[in-house]
Amino acid sequence: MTTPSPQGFPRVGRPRSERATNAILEATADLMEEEGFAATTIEAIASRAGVSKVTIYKWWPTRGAVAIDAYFRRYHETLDFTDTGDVAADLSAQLQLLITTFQGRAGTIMGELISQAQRDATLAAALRDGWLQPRRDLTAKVLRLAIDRGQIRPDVNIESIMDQLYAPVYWRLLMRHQGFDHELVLSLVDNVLHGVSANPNLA
Amino acid sequence: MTTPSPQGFPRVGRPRSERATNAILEATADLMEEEGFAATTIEAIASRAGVSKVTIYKWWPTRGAVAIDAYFRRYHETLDFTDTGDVAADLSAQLQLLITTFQGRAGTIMGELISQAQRDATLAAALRDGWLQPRRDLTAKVLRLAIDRGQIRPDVNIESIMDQLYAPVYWRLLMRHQGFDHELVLSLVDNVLHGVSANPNLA
DNA sequence: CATATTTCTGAACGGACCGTACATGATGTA
DNA sequence: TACATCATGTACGGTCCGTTCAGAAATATG
Repeated sequence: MTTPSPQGFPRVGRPRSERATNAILEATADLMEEEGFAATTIEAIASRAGVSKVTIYKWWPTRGAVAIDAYFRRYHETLDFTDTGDVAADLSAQLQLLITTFQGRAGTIMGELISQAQRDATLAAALRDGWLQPRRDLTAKVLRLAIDRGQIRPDVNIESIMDQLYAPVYWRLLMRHQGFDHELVLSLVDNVLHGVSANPNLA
Repeated sequence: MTTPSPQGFPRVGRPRSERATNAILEATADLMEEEGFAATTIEAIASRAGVSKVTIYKWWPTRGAVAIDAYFRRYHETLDFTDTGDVAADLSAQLQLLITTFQGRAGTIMGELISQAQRDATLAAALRDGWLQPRRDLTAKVLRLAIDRGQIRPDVNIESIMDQLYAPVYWRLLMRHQGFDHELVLSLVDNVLHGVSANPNLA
């Protein structure tokens, strides 16, 4: 084994083709948008990118790995953290941002990625670490600030709150039993903040 | 076209083999449990069931259709409706029942079925109509009874409440970012009933 | 300059599974 | 017995997989 260069790149030899990398990721994103993930096979990507299959296999272990790289490159606009001091408003804003993204093609593709993640552990890990966790971190920050301010009870389970805010969106994305819009956002935030009980003094 | 018999069964000719049907569904359920849904191919099912591929294709359009029939036949123990008058207890009981099922192999398989439903419209419809909807109907009944009794505010959005109770379970099943246990059930129900706000009189 | 090293390419492969077709035999009803 | 339908085995063309190979291209080093 030769000594690797600082970033792990080889010091000699033909360098990795930036043109090929870009072509692969763009072709993958295009294919997912236009034909769906099922049609986004390695062979289709290679053909559309004008690249050899072997080149793809050289840099990505599975097509799920290519797909998520392509997805992250194209859809990276859903992260925002603003602290207005109003918990409801801040949570709603974050939720609304996600929903808006998912109302476009990014939503369908996300569903297909989650689907594929059930069979591709690499993709599952990438989804968790590269998509879910960063967003949960932001939401957790909002919730903890609210706890510090005395707006939220300190004894609550933050993890379950986050799931109750976001899981319904993904769940509707996957099952399509109901649509999602701004109304839903308001319901979700309101329900979990104030509770649906008619008898508020039970806690 | 000949006149079909009352239930759509042919009046003449060799009848459908009950033995084959059973063998197919059992083999499918076994395969999903032991090898996972990905390995549960039509050819594998046919081989294990000692049945011709053609017979399977004759009665089911896709392997998703076979899979969900096999799933429903094997895992049908999660439906229960008891009205104790205590909303929290009734909701918790229903949730706990689902979670208990999903802690076994039925959970993994459900994840794979949801996954497959993203590509198989037949399966998606079967999941919605045959699994999700019956359970939502029961939960809706609990919630409406509670509204009638004045335990839950009548202005709430029932659909969003149900998603906030159940979606987190499926979401954790799919993403595995957190586990689920009885603690979670209590959190989910408590959050949505009483709210996490430290200031209960805002509604 | 030549050389070493790595990448990219095209072509080809064995394999799995798909969905279908065909011929044959089995099992029922009229 | 005649007829209709089902079940079976075999075989096929097709797609995509993941890999192998030989050769050409691109860069750093001596």
